[in-house]
Amino acid sequence: MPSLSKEELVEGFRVQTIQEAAFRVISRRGLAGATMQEIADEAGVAKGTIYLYFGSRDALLQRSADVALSKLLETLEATLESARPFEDQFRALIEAKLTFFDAHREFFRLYVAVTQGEMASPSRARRRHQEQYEVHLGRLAAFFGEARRLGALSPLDPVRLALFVAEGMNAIILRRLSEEAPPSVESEVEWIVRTLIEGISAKGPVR
Amino acid sequence: MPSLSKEELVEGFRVQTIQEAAFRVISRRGLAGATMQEIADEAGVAKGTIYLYFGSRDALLQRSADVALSKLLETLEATLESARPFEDQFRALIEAKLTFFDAHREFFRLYVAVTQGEMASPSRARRRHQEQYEVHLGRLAAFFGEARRLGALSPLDPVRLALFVAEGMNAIILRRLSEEAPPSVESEVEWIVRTLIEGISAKGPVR
Amino acid sequence: MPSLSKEELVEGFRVQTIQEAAFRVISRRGLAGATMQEIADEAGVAKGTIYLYFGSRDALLQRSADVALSKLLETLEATLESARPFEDQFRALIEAKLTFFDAHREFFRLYVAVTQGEMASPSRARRRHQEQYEVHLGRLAAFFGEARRLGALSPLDPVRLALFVAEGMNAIILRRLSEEAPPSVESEVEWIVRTLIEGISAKGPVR
Amino acid sequence: MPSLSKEELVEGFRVQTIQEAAFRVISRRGLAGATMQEIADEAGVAKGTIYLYFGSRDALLQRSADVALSKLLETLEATLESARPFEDQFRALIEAKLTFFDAHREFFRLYVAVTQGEMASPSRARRRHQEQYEVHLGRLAAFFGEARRLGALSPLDPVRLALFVAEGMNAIILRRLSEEAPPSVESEVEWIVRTLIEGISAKGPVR
DNA sequence: TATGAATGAGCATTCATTCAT
DNA sequence: TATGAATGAATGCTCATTCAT
Repeated sequence: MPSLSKEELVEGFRVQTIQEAAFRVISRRGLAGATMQEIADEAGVAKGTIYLYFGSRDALLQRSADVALSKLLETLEATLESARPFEDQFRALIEAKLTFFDAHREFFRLYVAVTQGEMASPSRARRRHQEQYEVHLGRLAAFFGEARRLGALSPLDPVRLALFVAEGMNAIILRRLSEEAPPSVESEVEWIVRTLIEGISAKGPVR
Repeated sequence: MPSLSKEELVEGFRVQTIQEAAFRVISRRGLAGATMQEIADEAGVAKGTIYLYFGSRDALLQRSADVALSKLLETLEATLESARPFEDQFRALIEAKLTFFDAHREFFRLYVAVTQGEMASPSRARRRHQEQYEVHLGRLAAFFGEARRLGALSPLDPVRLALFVAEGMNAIILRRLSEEAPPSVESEVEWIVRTLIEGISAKGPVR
Repeated sequence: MPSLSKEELVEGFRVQTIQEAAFRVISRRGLAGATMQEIADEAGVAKGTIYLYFGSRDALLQRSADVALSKLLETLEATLESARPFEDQFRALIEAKLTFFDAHREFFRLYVAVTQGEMASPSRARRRHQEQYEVHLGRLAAFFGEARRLGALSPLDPVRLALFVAEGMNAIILRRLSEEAPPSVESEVEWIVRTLIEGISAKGPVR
Repeated sequence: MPSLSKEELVEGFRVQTIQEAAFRVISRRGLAGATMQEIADEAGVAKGTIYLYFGSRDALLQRSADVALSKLLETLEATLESARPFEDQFRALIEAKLTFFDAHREFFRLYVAVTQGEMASPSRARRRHQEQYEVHLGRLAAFFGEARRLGALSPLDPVRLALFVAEGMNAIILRRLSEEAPPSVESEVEWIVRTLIEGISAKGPVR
């Protein structure tokens, strides 16, 4: 007894195909430069077909943003499931995000657009994202909050710290995406973790 | 004995008026959403008037970006002039940037657009900005590099650190701009500096 | 077994409809005065539709000029095919051109625009026309050249003679187009041929 | 006792300066391509100044056309004053027109625009030109008519002949203007006169 | 009288959206 | 359901015309 009819499966497939096309086009042209025609071409469907599955260009972009955020969130969530010491957990998070965008560079511009509040949208859907992004940030913040409660972290505002870390990493990711041969994820993760945990001040050899 | 004729003064005034209007509109609508009509309305001039002072929409946006970046750079530069211990210098930089955008929120979206490589433009002017932004980053990186040479900083890639810090701060600034009553600049500066210098790990109660 | 699909037929039809509209508007307003809006209105389509079939205003005008010239050329070519004595051939040419523009007055201004080098266009397509017009003139010149070789024509520069005759006729055609009841083509042809063959000087009463 | 006040002299001078500039610009850019700015620059006055002497762009172009036509007419008129045998008179006319445009190529495009009815103009001024051009043609037609009355010319419609000859010559003039080293006026005149007088058919060596 | 900065109507072109097939 | 031709509102830009100085 299938929970989805054949029509629903086809619909789901189309929706996904179009969204993936949207990711690639946005990644190539930017949010403003992504036209319905190019997305349709990329998806191998007609322009009109997109409107069968998405009410408008804005809706398509919004829902694409949803998906991109969800995927990232899902990945991060997975790394948070296993209980580990703070530093391991932290390292795992940093690594997960870097790895995610190394593998899905097509999500990056869209993701940044959301974090920067670029999404046009008349209030409603926009708020949806901010919320979703807040969830994303919230996870990180909650993680920091928890760590603080456990005494592993100095007494900082977890939300602000999460913002700082998340965006700081975006800069690194953006740079990596434009580099011919970026450093390995491992080494990148390492300095970020070390820097954030111990700070940038020189540590004496002894101490 | 004035070095500028009356005409030059008026011209300068118009140029400035239009650019300021452009800052506000870009701040409101984003780079892509800023139309010449809205900029003209905001400046209180006719659409055609803008073309007396700027060759094209692109030229206006480019030069506006130049100005915004220059002003920021100028401010940061000023804080780097006086020789101070590393931490003081660093604190001064962080504070300068936060203060700058608290006072000039209209520059922020344009600034971010440049850092994100959103500026369209056919190569030449675009490179100009990337360069100008690199200069900006470079300053920060050079500052870190110098500190490292003097033994005040752990052995990190100064450019990546600069990227991380610059963008991390942008996230904080963006958040501040949307907050009704953001924390004082001082307290904001304090946690950023503390975190970056000493790291986020809890320090023993004795200390 | 049709060599054209239905789509191709419809496309051809649209292209033709739009071009015909362009002919009429150019005929009415001149080359410079023909706006895309008026052409669209005349064709009974929306402005945007024209851009589905022609890349730009310039492309539309260029291709319209091509068509107008080609049609004329085709007509003249046909009259040159059958081998006839010089005078008959000449008379046939003159008649063909007059008849052509009596039937297709909408081509005339466009045709003249090309002969006068009015077509704007950045080099490439322009040259195409000049060439096409030169072909047209060339035909006439070759015809005169051949006649001269056969001894039917006095020793004149055939190209200059062709220019003179072609443009002289344009003046007559333009006049005819503005006359309520122009003389019959036959009588018009007759005096032109007589004048050019025998000259304007009075011939003795006997002869 | 001057018949013109100083003001009137200055006014006349300005009017002339501007018109001459208009000739050059039209000659360079064509009728449609001639902007008020370029005319003003060419005349060395401000754009607004033109409006002190001409009510509108159209008025300037109209009056410039008037002048160009008048100058040509004047020249042709002068050659008609002395009583000479038909052929001499005819030769003199042809020569005068060729010489005129060799010396005043800046009038040519404007002149052609008038003959082709390109002048935009809402009926009134347009008619003015057609009239003036008709006067020009009329002179030639009257000349032919007179010749016919005197038996020097075969019985043709003088107006149509005038049209044919006038425009045929325009083609030659246009060609000359684009040639690096056009033939001498004398040789050009000679073949035109010979062709028109005697026709193009080959004459036996004896006659 | 002369200026030229300012204006805004008008134009070519793009692109999200619709709808007949 | 899918298509893509057609639409027309919206945009950047030009240029004739006006008017304060």
